[in-house]
Amino acid sequence: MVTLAQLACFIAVAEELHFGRAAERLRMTQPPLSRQIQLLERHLGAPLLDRSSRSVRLTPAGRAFLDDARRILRDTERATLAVRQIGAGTSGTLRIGFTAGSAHSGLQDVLQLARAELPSVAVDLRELVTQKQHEALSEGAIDLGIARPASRPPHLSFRALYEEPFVAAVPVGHPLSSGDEPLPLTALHQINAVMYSPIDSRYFHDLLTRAFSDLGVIPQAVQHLSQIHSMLALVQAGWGLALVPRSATRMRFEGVRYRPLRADVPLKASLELVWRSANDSPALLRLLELLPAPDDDARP
Amino acid sequence: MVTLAQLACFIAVAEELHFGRAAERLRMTQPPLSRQIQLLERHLGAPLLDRSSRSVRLTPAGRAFLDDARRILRDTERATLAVRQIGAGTSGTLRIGFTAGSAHSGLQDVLQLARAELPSVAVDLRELVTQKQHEALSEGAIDLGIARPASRPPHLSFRALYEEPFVAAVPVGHPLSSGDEPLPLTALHQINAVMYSPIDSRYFHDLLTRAFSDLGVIPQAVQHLSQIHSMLALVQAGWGLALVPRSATRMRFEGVRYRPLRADVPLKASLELVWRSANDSPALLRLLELLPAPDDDARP
DNA sequence: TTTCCTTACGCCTATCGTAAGCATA
DNA sequence: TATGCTTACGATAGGCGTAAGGAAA
Repeated sequence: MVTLAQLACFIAVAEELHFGRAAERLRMTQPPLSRQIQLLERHLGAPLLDRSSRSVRLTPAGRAFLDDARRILRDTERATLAVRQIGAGTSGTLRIGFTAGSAHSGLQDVLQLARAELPSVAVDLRELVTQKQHEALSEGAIDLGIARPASRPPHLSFRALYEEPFVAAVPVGHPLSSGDEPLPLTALHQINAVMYSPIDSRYFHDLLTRAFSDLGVIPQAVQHLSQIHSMLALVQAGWGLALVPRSATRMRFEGVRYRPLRADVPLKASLELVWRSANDSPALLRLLELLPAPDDDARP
Repeated sequence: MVTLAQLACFIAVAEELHFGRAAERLRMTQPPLSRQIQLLERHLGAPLLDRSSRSVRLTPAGRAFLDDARRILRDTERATLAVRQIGAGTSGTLRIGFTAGSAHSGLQDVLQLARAELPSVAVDLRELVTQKQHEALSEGAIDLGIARPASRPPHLSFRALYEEPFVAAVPVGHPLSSGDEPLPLTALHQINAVMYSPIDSRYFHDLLTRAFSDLGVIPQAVQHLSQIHSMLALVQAGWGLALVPRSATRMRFEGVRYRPLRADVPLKASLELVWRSANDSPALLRLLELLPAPDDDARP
């Protein structure tokens, strides 16, 4: 079989048109170089070089083969580099699932890091609720999920990503819309509130329901929704107030005021990273290495 | 350095996903195959296969590299074949010079043979008088000439290609246009004749001049031309008769009759192949091998 | 006579095959 | 226990380097 080393030998001789100089370039002596060229010619079944003891010239076949040999070697070089990069996790594709709410917080951190540290990694994003992310991970449809805490099947791995408090979104003019001090949760007793769907936003629903019942607070649920921006639209229309993760305050709604809750309110919205434990994607492993521990609520 | 053999090993394992079957396909035993894969992975700096003792799967890097490896091997295969064909003279390009007159005879034989036996060889044709062909051959501008006999510089090689007698082209109504018996050359004594240019058709000019003077025949030259079809046009117009190579009878001119010359007339128009002795074009050498010895005047 | 490609030959590295090792279902 | 990849090891083939050969200017 023809070898890549033989191609390199031929290219050197074809470019130098001199066995001695070509051998020097290849860090070897002339005789083995001659032999390699002879072997190559025998393998190919045609002479590539016309060599009298005083000159070396390319045959027509050699001219044609030179281009091919150069391309083959370049291609091999390129493929080697590509594999090295993919293996190092600095190249390839990363499919990331995220919940709608994480678009304001955790997802941005992950994307920023990926773009900064793994610029050659292509990122595929798809918005999925937590349960759908778990399914997609199990099927290998995505590599990484940014999801709310939920059940923890053993074949998936988890890591805390982000935690933030809730704030109250209050329509301007509402009795609770005035005042600057943080609100206690008890302020919501008997108050009209837009709540989370127990099905599509089960995590938030359960979280708030538990917190309210622990304190004996009973808000008046006027609607159950799953998308935060829809809830804020209802708040804006004056239906009532809503409790949303603080990062949602990045959405500015005319006529909606955000008020922080008192520090003793035990409500935290968490995001976590989820991946299939058996996933060997170098890009995923590299990203997980790079992602720092969650820095709590250092941001708005 | 990565070797093509290693690429072949990897492709086999990647396709079989089983070292044993892959080794069988490669006509070798498993252990060296395992070792080659290990070496390849070390060279590349990244694992290509994820193998537990019960299953073999491709890593992301392996998936990407598989395509590259396949392409590199295919490319090498293709280049090998191409070089073999060029070396065998069954591919490549052949630049052929020819004299206008040879278009009716020798050139057609050469082209027919090339098309039949060397279908992958591209043929470049250019019409050149004999002297220009010699120059073009010396400069390497053409590979093969189809020319009239002339000087024989030592760096050019020659071979007789075709030989044919002359015929007389006579305008209908001319005294010599009637009768079926071959004409003797003496019939042209004192007769109006269209002759060949001593410059551009030196070969024909010298040939006829010598034949006439040997017999003491003196035709009346009414014009000197170099292109046979121009001479026939003058014959058609009644200026006189002309002696043309028999293959020119393939040109049918209304009002022109061709009469053969007597067999004892020592007039033969020759064509020869000319090439640069140092030309190593396999296509040329192959064509020269294939071209039979001239078969004299077996054709019209 | 010099240049420079080729042939000859000994050494050594690398691959192969056989055999044993070892993990997993 | 059987399957199947890996490690160990001896034999061999092929490549490299040194030295000698041979053709051309």
